[in-house]
Amino acid sequence: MSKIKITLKDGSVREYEKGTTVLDITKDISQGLARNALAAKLNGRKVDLGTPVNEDSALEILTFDDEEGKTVYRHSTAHIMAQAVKNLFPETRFGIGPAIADGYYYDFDVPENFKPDDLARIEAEIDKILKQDYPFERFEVSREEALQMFEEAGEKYKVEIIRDLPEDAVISCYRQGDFVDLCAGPHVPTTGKIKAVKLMSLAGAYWRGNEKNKMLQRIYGTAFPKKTLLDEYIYRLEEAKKRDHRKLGAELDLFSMQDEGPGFPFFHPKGMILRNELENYWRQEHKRWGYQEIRTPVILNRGLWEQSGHWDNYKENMYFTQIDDVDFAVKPMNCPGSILIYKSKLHSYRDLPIRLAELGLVHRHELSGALHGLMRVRCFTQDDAHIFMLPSQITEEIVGVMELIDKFYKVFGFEYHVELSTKPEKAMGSDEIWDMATDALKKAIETKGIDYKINEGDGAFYGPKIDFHLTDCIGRTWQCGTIQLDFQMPEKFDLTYVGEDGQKHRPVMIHRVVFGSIERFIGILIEHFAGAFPVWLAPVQVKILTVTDRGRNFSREIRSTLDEQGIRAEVDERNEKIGYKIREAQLEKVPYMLVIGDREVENKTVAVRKRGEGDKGTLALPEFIKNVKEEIRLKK
RNA sequence: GCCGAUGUAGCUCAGUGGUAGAGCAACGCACUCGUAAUGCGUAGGUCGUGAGUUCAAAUCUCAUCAUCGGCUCCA
Repeated sequence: MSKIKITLKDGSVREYEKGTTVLDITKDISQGLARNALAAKLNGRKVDLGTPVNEDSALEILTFDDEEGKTVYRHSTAHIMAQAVKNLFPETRFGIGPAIADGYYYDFDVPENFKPDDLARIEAEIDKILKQDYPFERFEVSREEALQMFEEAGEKYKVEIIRDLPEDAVISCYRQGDFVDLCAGPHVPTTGKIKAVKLMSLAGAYWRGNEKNKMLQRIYGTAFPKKTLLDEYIYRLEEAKKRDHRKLGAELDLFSMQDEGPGFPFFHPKGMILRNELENYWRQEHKRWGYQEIRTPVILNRGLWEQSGHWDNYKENMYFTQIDDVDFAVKPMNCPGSILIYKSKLHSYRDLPIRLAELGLVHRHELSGALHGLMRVRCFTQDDAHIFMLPSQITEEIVGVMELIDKFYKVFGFEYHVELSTKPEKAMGSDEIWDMATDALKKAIETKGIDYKINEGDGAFYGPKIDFHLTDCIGRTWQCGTIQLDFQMPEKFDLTYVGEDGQKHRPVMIHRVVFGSIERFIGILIEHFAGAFPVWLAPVQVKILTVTDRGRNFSREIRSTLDEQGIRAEVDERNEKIGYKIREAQLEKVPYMLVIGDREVENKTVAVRKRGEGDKGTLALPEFIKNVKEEIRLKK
């Protein structure tokens, strides 16, 4: 018998007889590993555990700790769910069933839509299949065999997938029990490997994600190798739900949505404080970075939007009105307004770059089903700016914007990554100009030495863009900042500057936002901080709590002193026990509480209690004020 | 816009054909209290809206609006 050499992930080399399977090898290496092994990579290719090893190989065992192992595990569970659905609803036709971030889904074409109760039935059927411990068996078929097999079964979606496979594709199927599915694999060895399964939700989803296609029924689920891991996951979901900005927004009285204005948020007094703090900081920083603030009208005539190209590209998402029989549109973007200001006078090359910043309220008619709290609205404020510059200033300006964005995100403790989006199908301008603009963005990112991902075809219709995706404290990412380079608008609006040579030249434009949408950014901040904002943003920074009504006058004095010092404070002088007032202030997530009893009144001091840290001892008022002011200063 | 679900008091929810309920919050009274809920009492809803079925509708049917979970979209 000839031996073959296997290089393991840790670099060690072992010898096995030809034909030994991956599963045997994992058993040989370690019993623990064999139990946890879900999939393997052989010479870099993912394979089933049953795959025999027939050549000198590099073998990597994947467990549930690997993303790839998880994918195999969840994808196998998707097959099992499909089998369960087939058992219960034999008329079902099958779409696709991939693993996703925290689980998997499978799309089904069923004669009658699932009802929520069906999920429990399907779960019970899945449990039966797990107990049967069917092996996952792989077999390869020719294209003709595959087509014949799935056509006979009436699996029109599978047939469509097979037809779309490349000519030379190896077509494989997996069978567990009497259920067969088209699949590239790999899978776990047997259905019994899957331990803790939960079906999460039911939704409609278009076949192949195209709204022109039939809407299938999608079931989302997840699976873990242990019940405790599943429980932890469900706990994490519940924790995330607790920070939902819609729930906290109502509880903290920051904003509301009303039936009378779907997608148009109402900001309450406390929400406005938060918002104004953000805007004040924004103004302060933009002034420092050489921006000039402007404001342009919300309604502008149709001709302007035809000229900008928005009419052609986005009129179905715009709001319109008529004034004196003339068509007007509510602005979906701020750039045309900014451009009109640029055009209002002649510019010398010496004036450039000109950075015009605008907190611009825009309206976009989003589909009703897409609305989501502050995250997806129909009117929002972009912290927009347009930079008009010489072609030679492009890289420097983009780098400047990147530095500004970096500074902003760090203030809130956000990590971020950047992505570069290139020319979309629906684009204006020549390939040559697009290449030039895309190269300019690449050059700027590379100047900053940042890693980036490229999204082909994801750019704006007028130019390529850099997007900034920030990561919040529970690991979710949000696209916020964007820098878009634009050679088209200057052309369409005939923008010019007078050069050194006395001739008119074409400037280049940058569109950029830092927060993106103020409303959405507030939503992200609410979830990021779980409503417990840093002192500088907290709507109420200090709550003064009286122990008895003998503390009332001193508390009011403290409040007015804090007010004079620019610190936002409220007095709770109700006839309630101190414990009750503390509990309420804590639930309101106020950063500081000052407890005022007889001792404090007598000594003219304050007993400080800090959110999350408890009792911080007794201080003289001026000292407390100094500390709070320092904390506010440092956070910015 | 599409698929599914939901809509009852300020909030969280119970109420499956016979004149609407609880807890918390609010308000009143008592208690003047030292670091996460003092006690007692009072008030509060044309059950999202509009039609229909029925002797009778929160409850059944239809339409409509809004919200929630997805899909699609996000200049």
